[in-house]
Amino acid sequence: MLDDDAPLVARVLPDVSGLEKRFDYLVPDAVRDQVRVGTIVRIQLGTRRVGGWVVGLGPADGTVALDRLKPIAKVRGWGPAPEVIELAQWGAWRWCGRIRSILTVASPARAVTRLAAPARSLAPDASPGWSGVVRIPAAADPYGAIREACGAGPALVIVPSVAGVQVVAARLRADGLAVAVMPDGWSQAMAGTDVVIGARGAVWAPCSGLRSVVVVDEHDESLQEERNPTWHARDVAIERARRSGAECILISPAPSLTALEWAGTRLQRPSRLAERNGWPIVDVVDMDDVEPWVTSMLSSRLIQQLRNPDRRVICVHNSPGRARRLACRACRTVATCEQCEAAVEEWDEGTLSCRRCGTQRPKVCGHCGSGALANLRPGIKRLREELAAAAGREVIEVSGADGDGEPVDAGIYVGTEAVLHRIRRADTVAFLDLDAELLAPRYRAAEQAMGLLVRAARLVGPRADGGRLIVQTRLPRHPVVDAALYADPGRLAATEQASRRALGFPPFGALASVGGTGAADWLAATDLVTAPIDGRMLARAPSWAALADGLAAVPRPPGSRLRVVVDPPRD
DNA sequence: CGGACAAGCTGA
DNA sequence: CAGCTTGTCCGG
Repeated sequence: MLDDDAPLVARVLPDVSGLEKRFDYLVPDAVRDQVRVGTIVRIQLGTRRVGGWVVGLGPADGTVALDRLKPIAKVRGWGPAPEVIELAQWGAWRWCGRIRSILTVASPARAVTRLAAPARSLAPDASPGWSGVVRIPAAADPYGAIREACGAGPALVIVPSVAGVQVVAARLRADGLAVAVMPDGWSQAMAGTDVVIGARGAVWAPCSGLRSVVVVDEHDESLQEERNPTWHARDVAIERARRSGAECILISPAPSLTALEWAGTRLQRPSRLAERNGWPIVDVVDMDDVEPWVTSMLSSRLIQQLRNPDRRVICVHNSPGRARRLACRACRTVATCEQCEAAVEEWDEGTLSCRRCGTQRPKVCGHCGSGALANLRPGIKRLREELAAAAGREVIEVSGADGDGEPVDAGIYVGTEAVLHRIRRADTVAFLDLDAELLAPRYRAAEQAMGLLVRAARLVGPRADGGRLIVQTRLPRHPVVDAALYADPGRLAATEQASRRALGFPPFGALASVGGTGAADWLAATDLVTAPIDGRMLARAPSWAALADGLAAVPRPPGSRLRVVVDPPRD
């Protein structure tokens, strides 16, 4: 028991970037009842006054002589609950990054000096809860599963998109539940409510009396923070639930291997019939049957959809920036630059240009002199023209770059996968070249491709409503294509699990990308397995814990600009 | 991180 | 040696 008269010392983490040290301050008697672990304070640090979080509280431990301690300058207000402070420290270790960025998302945007009144309408539910993965049909409404997961009492619900948060929050309210939407509802969430809901950052939100943590669309890539530390809301949710003795429910039409490995046998699946009915019709077009060496990306199956004026069609083209390639129709040689031998692209009518060295030359085959060159991979502009010609109606090009608003209403859209985020509703989604995704050099490529198919399935709706996906590929037997065709994501999980286990990729291993000068030397001092990969180093370990400990064991050389990304989203 | 302070460089 | 730049270290 702490002596009431003994001086109380707060360990404070300053909100100063690049400063990970903690400093001790005296808690003035006048504010003693306002200072808890998590409280946001202002302190005098050297010559300046800065903000900070109380991360520890107790009697003086003698690290610094009592008479050298300065008092806390000001109590700013409520901060993360003690268990979230602990969770943030775990997160900083797990993703090998700064705790400050995590504490910032975990804290209210504006100072909270007084908490809202608790608002609860759910009767306390003493029935035993359930943790695990809930697989739902791709085009089915996930709300039922979400509502059920919230039933046990105070629930923290994570939804990947902000738009999705609003929709789910409105429906929960309509069902009579008290809902705090993050980040604005921070004070209410801390005070007590039935449901705390928000996008990925809400996984660090307060939730008084937490009974369940629910992650909706657990497979969604936007659950991972893109800036360092690159924490993943699903992984944080699992750990948070474990630490608080709460249930954790992961809902997804295509659960990630990480989720499935965590859940083990705790997997709820829809019946085969329900799942099949909850997917659109999937047309797999083997492009090797269409065009043995390709000049067009338009299969007859696709053209049929494009020409139907009653159908709104979205055409998804692979990511931008990939080199266009031209080949001679006569000798089939791929056109390359005379100077540097890189593949060239068509600059304008009749001119070829090298993207690497800028050399331009007439549009003639360098091998046989023929002027007839074909686009192996047309640019989006050219593609739009081809689609419009085949469809006989207008085609709108949608890029991820130009604004967030809904593009003009049209019958046909074409764009990179960003188009799936920009258009809300369609009858058909066609993947012109799914292989660009399937063959991407990332260990998660298959899961990510599956994620695109799920998103597309949602846009077109189930087969009974006429929803249809067209998947153009040269890999018609690929497990991703197979899973979509049979409306059974379990088929992908099974093959993917075997290959990841064999290769030691997550969840059967851990990896980090380390960039910056001296990365190789620094990693050499660790006990991790490393390999160079385009200008960076890849570090691997048997588990996330081993990776985090391995990276933390060796101090970074002073002044080094090392960039450590644990579980890099791009690899 | 940003300020303090010390050591090093330049020009008269 | 004043005046300035550059580097290192510390903060409770």
